[in-house]
Amino acid sequence: MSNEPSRERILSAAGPVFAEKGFESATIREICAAADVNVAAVNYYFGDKQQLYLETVRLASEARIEQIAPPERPDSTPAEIHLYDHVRTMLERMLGSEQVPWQVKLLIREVLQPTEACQELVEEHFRPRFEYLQGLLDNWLPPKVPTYRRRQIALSVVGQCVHYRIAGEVIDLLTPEEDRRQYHSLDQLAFHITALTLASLQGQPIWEVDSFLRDMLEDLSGVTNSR
Amino acid sequence: MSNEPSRERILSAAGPVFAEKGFESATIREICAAADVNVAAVNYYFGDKQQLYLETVRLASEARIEQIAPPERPDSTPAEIHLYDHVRTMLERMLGSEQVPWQVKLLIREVLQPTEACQELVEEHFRPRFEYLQGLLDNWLPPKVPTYRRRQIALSVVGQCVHYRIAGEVIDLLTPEEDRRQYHSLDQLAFHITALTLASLQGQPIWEVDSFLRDMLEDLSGVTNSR
DNA sequence: GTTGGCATTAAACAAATGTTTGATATGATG
DNA sequence: CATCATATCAAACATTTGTTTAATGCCAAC
Repeated sequence: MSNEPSRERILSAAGPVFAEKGFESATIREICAAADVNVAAVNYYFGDKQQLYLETVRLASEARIEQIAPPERPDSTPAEIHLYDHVRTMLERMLGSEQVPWQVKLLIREVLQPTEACQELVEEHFRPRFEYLQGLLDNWLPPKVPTYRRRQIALSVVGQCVHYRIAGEVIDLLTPEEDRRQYHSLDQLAFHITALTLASLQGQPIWEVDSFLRDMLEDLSGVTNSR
Repeated sequence: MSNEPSRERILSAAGPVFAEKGFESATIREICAAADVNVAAVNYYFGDKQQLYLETVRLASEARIEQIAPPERPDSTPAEIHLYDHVRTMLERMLGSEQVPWQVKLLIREVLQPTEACQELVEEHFRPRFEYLQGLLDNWLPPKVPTYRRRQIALSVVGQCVHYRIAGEVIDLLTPEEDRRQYHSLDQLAFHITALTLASLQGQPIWEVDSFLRDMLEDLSGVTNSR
């Protein structure tokens, strides 16, 4: 089929399978069939199943972060926009593309039931982004707010985003088909979460932040479209 | 060991095993060993592995909801307290008790990767509670706010709660040991989420809602303690 | 052309899986 | 006691699993 070398073909095939079935239920035979290599190839190139899995997880996070980068903005851009960008990027990484990309499914498995691969994941990818978000929120928080509280607010933002991925199928059951089509676009969800967060920080009820934030996003013309 | 009949012993043993390993990776032999019955017993009483699994999920949700009920309040209780109660109950169901109860692990699996059992779960348990929450939020929302927006706000509340269960282990890695012990109690988390939600609805920044909400909770004396 | 290292293969292996079978025990009923 | 349905058991069954083996193909180096 492909002219990639076998090792790479195995890695490419292993991702989706591990993501779909998990480490235990995924079978070497299925992976090898998908990669169009002999069953012995995994042990030949990676030693055993677990080594292949670890390698796969490492590639997954990097790949997804590279796939979707936040938009570039001039330094003068207001913090509200930066927050929106961050939320939207998070959402896009988790929800973007028609069906859930295997990288995301794999990462969710690691978050939910961490293996050896998880700690590396947190330090390399999650922590830096989380600290950036905390820094962003400081734009609105007066100095008297203690650190643990800042972290909790940041966790609230992340939690709202993650929820749409984690509970996606249940949310779909709770939301009328019509509304889902109309209001669950990436932009809409990012808009809502940003607005709710700003409302809780700025001292305006969320429905008043709406127009304020919408105007701000529209000023950016077509760079990133709001609603 | 126990004098329960075999069928019940199997159900009791199956819960934790399915919760820990998932449907595929859980083995009938392990379940039967834990239940102290012969390997053939599962097929004898339930037909096959899948029927046993479905039965187990059905029992799990009911059990957890019965285990933890929201406190009883007089009708005159202010809506803020009802919101706090609801959030705290949700959190307690997911986080309560030292290690995660198997019922919760099982439900999370169903939410993440729904099987046949999930739809029943949503209609019987999730939807009613979700609609109650939406009704609660209406206390602050002016009529002009459209329905889809109300739902999104409710989803934001749920999302923040779920996050602490789903990403619990990652959050622990992101939070200094010290802070975790001091500020991640059920009451603290419920307090934060309620405050943030109220802030976004009432037009006050979150750090000002804090004292307002704290006073309100303390007025209830010892019924439910705030911080 | 021969050698030697690497890649790939089909086949086999041992262990574990869900399920079935047929025998045995139990205990109430006549 | 004999009868019969139910409950339990050890053993076997057919698959599937991860892994190993030994043979074969390939191709550049000498």
